[in-house]
Amino acid sequence: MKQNELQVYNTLSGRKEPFVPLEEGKVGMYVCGPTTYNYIHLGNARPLVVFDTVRRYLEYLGHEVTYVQNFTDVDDKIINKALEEKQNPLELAAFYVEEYFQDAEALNVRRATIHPKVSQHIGNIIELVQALVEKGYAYESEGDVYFEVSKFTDYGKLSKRDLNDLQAGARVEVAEQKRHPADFALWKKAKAGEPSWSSPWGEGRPGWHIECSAMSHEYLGETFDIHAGGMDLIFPHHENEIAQSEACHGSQMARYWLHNGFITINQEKMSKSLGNFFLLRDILQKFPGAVVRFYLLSTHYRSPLDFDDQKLAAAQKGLERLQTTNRLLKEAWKNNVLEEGKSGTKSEQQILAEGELTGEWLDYKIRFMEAMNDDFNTALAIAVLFELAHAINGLITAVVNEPQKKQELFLAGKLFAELTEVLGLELDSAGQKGQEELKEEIEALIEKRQEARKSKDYQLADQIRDQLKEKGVILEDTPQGVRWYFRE
RNA sequence: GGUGCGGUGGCGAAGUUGGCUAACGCUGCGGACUGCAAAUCCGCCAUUCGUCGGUUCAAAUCCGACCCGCACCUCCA
Repeated sequence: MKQNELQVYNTLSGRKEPFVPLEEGKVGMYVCGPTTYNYIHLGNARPLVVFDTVRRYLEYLGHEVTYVQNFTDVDDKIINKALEEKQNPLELAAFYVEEYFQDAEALNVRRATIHPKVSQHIGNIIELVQALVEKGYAYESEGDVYFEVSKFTDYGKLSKRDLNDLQAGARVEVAEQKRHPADFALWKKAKAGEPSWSSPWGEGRPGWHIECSAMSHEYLGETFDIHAGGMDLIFPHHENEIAQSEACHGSQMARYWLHNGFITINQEKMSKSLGNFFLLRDILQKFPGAVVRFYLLSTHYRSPLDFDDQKLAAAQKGLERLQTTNRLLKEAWKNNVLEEGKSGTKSEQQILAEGELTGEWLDYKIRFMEAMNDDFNTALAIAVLFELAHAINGLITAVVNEPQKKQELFLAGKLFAELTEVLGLELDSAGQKGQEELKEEIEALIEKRQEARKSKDYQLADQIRDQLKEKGVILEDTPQGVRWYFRE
């Protein structure tokens, strides 16, 4: 569907809607972040990359985005793991927060505007719980505080469930102190050895859902634009957030709810019990982060995505195609040196940059945006990128004989860089940077090979080429001479 | 049982408020280029979109039935 304006699929309404921010030019966005009790797995990586891309595109459209992503650093899973490893739970969580940033960086995921942690917002949480108790939406029971679901008439509006179904389907042990099986904990009474804080209900710690209500309110206000996360969070987590926030403030919490689809392994959900659990760390041993990111974006974010090594390998090939165009583009400028401006005059580059995109080049940009406007259709956007790359490859060849096309190439190259940046695709090969010291040695070998070729000693020439290949150096013989680059 | 999602070529994946030749990538095949490669370029690879009916001048796209897969309803991105 062609769209001139951004349309977003909203879980709340179950359909695509035009995206109109609350305040023009500004977008407040909250994304549920990880519980930091381990390195992140592939399933965590998808929302990171997807919503980072959503943010980048919103910024590309000119919005100022306040992007909030929390860390759940107080939680049962953390406490259990800390007990096992005889560590302090808060320290353990802090460790994995740092590790998280390393993984995010590998995926070229930008830092959020704010990364709040539960442990630093206990005060906000207590205030919120207290307000809910005062308003009659929550009740205290033996040191625990529960949200009384039946008091909130909109309960189930996000997940499209009603309380009666929930009751029928409930398979969990019903806690004695709860008035209704679907009531959920806002505050939990402390157990020995757990991190706890004092509260009006005694020592304790927050329940799982309350943190997001408290922190989103703190940084984005009562009503904000986008709330996002994995599909599994729709119920109960996001449903409960809505109940807490809207019961307390009497206003809509988030206007657009976005949820990414799941990653499966061999068509099955990734889970520890099935033994098909992949840590991002382990995948990064085999593939660069850029490939993982590209792979995650090659499917629409709401579709399920099946993972295996062959599929990543195919994605790597595809990404390399874009990287080749990027490399060719840089080569082209090296061979067509842009003239520096004398003092007081413009450089050639500045003059070229003043041109405007026209014709087919403008079309690529429009088609890319139409794709992204259609609920962030990154798969289609990438297809446009491939077509653009293909057209640029042709133009690079043409410009050799037709220098007047230089400006066209310059602008097309700029567009290519701009659009790949919107998707956060990294096209400069990582190896290129850190291996300057090898340069002399490599060039000496290339020189030696060239001599061998001249004297038609192709055996030696091929041997040198293979030798370099083992070091990750790829040679290409072109009419303009030998071109070489690193490939991981 | 309730709720939701999906079934498109060898693989991945767009397109699904009906209408140009069913995108794009990977793989494969043929050709150009090359000493050979690599990269690039040119061309080919689904009469067909889970199945069966229906509506229509026209359907992958709408309607009905059926088959299959998955997820959520319990901690989970």
